[in-house]
Amino acid sequence: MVTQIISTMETQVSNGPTSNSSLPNGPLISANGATDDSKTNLIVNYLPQNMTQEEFKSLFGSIGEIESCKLVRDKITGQSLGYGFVNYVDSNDADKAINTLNGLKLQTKTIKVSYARPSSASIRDANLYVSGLPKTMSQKEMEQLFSQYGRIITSRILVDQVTGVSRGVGFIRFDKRIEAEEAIKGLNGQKPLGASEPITVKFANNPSQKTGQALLTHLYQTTARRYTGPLHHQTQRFSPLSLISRFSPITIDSMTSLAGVNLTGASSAGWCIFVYNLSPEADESVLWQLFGPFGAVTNVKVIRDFTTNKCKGFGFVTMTNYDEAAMAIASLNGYRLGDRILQVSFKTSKQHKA
DNA sequence: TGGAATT
Repeated sequence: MVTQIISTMETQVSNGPTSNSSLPNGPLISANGATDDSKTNLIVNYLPQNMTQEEFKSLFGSIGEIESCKLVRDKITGQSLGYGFVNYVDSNDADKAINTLNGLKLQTKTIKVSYARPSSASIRDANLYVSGLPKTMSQKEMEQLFSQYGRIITSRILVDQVTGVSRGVGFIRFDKRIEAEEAIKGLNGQKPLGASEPITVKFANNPSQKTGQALLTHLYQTTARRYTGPLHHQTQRFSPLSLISRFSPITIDSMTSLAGVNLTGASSAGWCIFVYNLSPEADESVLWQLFGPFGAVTNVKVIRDFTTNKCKGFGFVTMTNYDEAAMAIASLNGYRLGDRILQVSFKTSKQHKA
């Protein structure tokens, strides 16, 4: 299956300083003694997943003297979250960094360099993921829809790189988390004016979170199997958390690059299995329990109703190896789960509503 | 009896 290449457009409201001096500036001290970082502190977004703190510092240090910088990482896995902060000593260097490094292409990413808003708890977790948008809806129209709930900092609609047509998926970052919460309450499950389908509005995942999770899932599967052997009477599985403590981020990185693992491919490759006649209470764990004993499972998904959040009676499981998937299907098709007889088969390319 | 999309 071909991985779709995505291109995006993004706009951002002005949130930085409004003037720049042509003279070097030292740190600005306000009346209460606090430093004002608004003209020196930058946020850098869309960094490549594998960029290290050292590379990050090296890149931005080439512009001028750095007061401090930080590549933001997942607290547990240590994986880069794909963004960071750079605070320059001189505001002119911050300005120069925006002018020379914003839009720089690094691997598959186009980095974004802009002034950071002042750090504050109220602006955290204010980013929304929106799906089910009409393909005809423009970024501006999406902003108009959301702007009733607060000040929009950034917005984006993902489009197919080849055709340029909207994928019906986008992001809205509000200035304040409470604004984002209100937008979810007001718009999730609602049909935009003239639309035939409701949209989904939820908090967005962290950048690059998915690849990190896919990697951990992959490690979890392969390592658990290495220790337990294939197919037989597996009574205890390793917890992903126990693996995290045994693999440092550096080890994960080096294993990944040594193995030439393509993170995107690893999460999507495999044999997809359709599971029908699950109960409304079914969750992901039941699929793990059913299929895990047969071999490497890379992904499970329970399909839920939009409003009730109950299972719609079916789900999908992705397994890495054909033999194990075939064995799981042969064993679980017709299997009685509670008072239901499961129907399990390879997913076919049956078409449904797009 | 057939989903999804994460800059």
